[in-house]
Amino acid sequence: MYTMSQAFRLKQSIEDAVIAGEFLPGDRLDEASLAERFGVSRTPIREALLQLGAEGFIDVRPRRGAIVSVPTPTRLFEMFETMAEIESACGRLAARRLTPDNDAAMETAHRACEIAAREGDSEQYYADNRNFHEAIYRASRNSFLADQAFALHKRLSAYRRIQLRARNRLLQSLQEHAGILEAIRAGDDQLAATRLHDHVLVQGERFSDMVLGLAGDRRSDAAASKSGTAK
Amino acid sequence: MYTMSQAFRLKQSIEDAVIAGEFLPGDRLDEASLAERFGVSRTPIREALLQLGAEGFIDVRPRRGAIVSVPTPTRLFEMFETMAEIESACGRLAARRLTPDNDAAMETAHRACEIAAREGDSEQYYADNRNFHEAIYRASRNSFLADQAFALHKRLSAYRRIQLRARNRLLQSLQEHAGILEAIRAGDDQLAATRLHDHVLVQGERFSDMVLGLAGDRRSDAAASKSGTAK
DNA sequence: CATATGTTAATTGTATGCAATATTAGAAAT
DNA sequence: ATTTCTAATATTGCATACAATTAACATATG
Repeated sequence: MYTMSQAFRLKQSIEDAVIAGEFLPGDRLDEASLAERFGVSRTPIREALLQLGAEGFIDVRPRRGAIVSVPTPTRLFEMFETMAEIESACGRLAARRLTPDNDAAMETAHRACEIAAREGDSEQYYADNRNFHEAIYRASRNSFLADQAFALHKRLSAYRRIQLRARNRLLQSLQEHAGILEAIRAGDDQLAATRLHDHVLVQGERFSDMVLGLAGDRRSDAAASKSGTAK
Repeated sequence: MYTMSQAFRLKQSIEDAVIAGEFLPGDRLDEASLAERFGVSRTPIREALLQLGAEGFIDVRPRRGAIVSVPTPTRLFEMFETMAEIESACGRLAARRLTPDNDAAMETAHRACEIAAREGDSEQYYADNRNFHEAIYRASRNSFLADQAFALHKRLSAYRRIQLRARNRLLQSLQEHAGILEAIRAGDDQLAATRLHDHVLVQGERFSDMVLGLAGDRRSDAAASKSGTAK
C-alpha cells in the first residue's frame, strides 16, 4: 500500500522530529527550509504543518509561521492534570473490563520496563513506559478514549523525557506501575484511577516545579516565553 | 482586525455548517463545489478541510476526498463515554475549586435552561445547555481540560441535538443539571463527578440505542455505514 | 545613543496548472 | 439480466507563480 499522500508522511516525519527533540519548543518551522530538507514543494509541507497545528502539536500563527509550542508552566501543569484525568479514566474502565489479552499485554510491557529500570537505561525505559501506558489505554476497551489518551501522551513526550532522566525516578515509576497493575487486576476501579492519577500528576508537578525553579507555586509564569530558541 | 486568513475563516464556516446540520454525516465535501460556494480557490478549502480532519470533525481519506464523519454506533458510544469521563473530571475539579465568578456563570446558564425547558423550546434549550456545560468546563479552572471538553462537545453536537427533541427529556435534563450544581456547590467532588457522568452517558446510551433500534446491545454495528447520503 | 521611520528582503497566503489516482459509465460476454 | 473488463470522466495531490503581509535593516532625527 503505497497510496499514502506525501503530506501525511511529512506530518508524521515532522511530528517524529519534534517528539525526538530534534526541534525544540520555540523553534521556528519555516516552510521553505522544510520543503528543501524533504525535497518537496511548500504545499505538502504547509498541509502537514496545518494539520499538526490543528492537533495542538505546534503553533501556527496566521502570517507569522509555525513554531513548536511553548506552553507556559501553568499550561503545562494543566496538560499533565488533564493527562492524569484521562489516564485515570482508562484505568477505571480497564479495572472493570479487563480481558486476558489486555492483561497479558500490560504484563509484557511491565516486564520490559522492569528490565530497563534495573539496568538504569532511561532511554529504553522511556520507550517501554510508553508501551505500558498504551497497554492501559487499550485495556479501557474504549478505542476513542485510547486514541485521545495516546495523542495527549505524544504531545507531552518532550517533557516527560526530561523527567525520566533521574535514576531513582525510574525505580519509583516502576513501583507505581506495579501498584497500578495490581489495582486493575483486582478490579478495584477506584484505586486504579487514583493510582494512575497520582502517577501521572507527580510527573507534571515535578516538571513544572523544575521549570519554575521554585516549588509549590504554579501561578507565576512570566518567564515562560524565554525558553528554547532555534540554533 | 482583518488579518485573519481565508483558510481559517473557511474552517470555521464549514465547521459551523456541519454543526448546524447543513452537512449531514456521510455527506461528501468536495473541494471544487466548496471553492465555488465560498468564491475562493481550492487551496484554502483544502487547508480548512485538512485541519478539520486533524481535529476529527470530518474524515479525509487520501485520494478519496472528505466526508462528514459517520461513526459506528459503537464508536459513538465510545465518544459519549469519553465525554462523560472528561465532564466528570471537570465537575470533580470544579467542586474543589469553585470561585464566586464561576458559580455565578453556572447559575446564569442554569436559569436560562430553566426558562427554555418550561417553555418546551428544545432549540433554545440546546443552546442554553451548551452554555451550562461550558460554564462547568471553565469552573474546572483548567483551561486546557476545558478546551478539550468543548472540542469534544462540539463534535457530538449533531447527535445531542437529536436526543434533546423529546420534551420530557428536557425537564429530566434540567433536573439533572440542578443536581450537578448542588454537588459542585457542596464541594462534593465525588458526587459531582458521578452525576455528571450519568447525565452525559444517558444521552449516549439513549442515542446509540436509538441508532441500533434495539436496547442493551452495543456490539452489533453492521448497519453503521448506511446513514446519511448527500442530497 | 536611543528611537522612529521608510525601504528592502524574506515569508506566508492564495490561485492556477498539471499529473496521478479513483470513480463512473459503457460495452462485451456469460 | 447480471457481471466483468475497459475506457472516459472527475477529483485529488503536488508544484509553481504571484500577491499580500510581516520582519529586518539602514537611515534619519531627537
